[in-house]
Amino acid sequence: MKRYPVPEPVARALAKLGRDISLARRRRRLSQASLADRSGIGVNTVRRLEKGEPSGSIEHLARILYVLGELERLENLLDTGTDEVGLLMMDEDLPERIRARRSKGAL
Amino acid sequence: MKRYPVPEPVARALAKLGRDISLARRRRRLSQASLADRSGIGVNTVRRLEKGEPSGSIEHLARILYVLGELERLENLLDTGTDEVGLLMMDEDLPERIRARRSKGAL
DNA sequence: TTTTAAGCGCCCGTTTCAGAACGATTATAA
DNA sequence: TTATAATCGTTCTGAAACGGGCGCTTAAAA
Repeated sequence: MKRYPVPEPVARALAKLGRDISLARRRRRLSQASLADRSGIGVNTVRRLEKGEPSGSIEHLARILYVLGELERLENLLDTGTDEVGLLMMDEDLPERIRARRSKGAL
Repeated sequence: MKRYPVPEPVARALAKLGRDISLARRRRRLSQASLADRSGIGVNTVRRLEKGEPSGSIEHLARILYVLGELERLENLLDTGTDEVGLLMMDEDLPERIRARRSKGAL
């Protein structure tokens, strides 16, 4: 498949997230090694995450947040109550499958 | 390295996140294939993410949120202003390296 | 000040994942 | 109602991540 470069805003977001993870860890007085052990992952993985490298897995991010006591933030990342766009439609009415219309030029 | 099972709360958080991604996508009337194309990733990857499988990468999550117009949420996931625990200490005073004390039984 | 280990950059082998493709199912549009 | 495509479950392979290790630098503790 064609390889697409990471969009700039995405790279920025990941870098910011990494910095905040580092901050949160140091606030709790945890070394990278200690956080890695408690999270059940390698030190290198923690470092790559804090560095903002896009390669990290969601599981590892979640494990770290769990140790930091901030798992809720990930769990409620797209929570309905605060999703402005989505509030226009009731969730119960959402179709399971999204099908394009015939003639109309939908997206 | 020893393989650790995914902690239950982590699995729950990922499942919830997956459901919310699916909801957000359908609210915007996007098919999985369409979202995948716009995000520059494969359909299977979108499906695995919505399913809550822990294997997905952070980059893919970020790309999807970017397309959904919700990248900010990830960027501010651990933002200082709302990190209760961290507010106890000024960020400027945080040491770059966390070192364990000698005799005291720190963590 | 001296000591020492936290953090970084790098490399490498193993493990795992992302993407593609297939058929089957079934919700949705007409 | 019928037609069709959106979603799902599965398998497979090249590519990439993960984790471990090494040496170096230097911040933080004594």
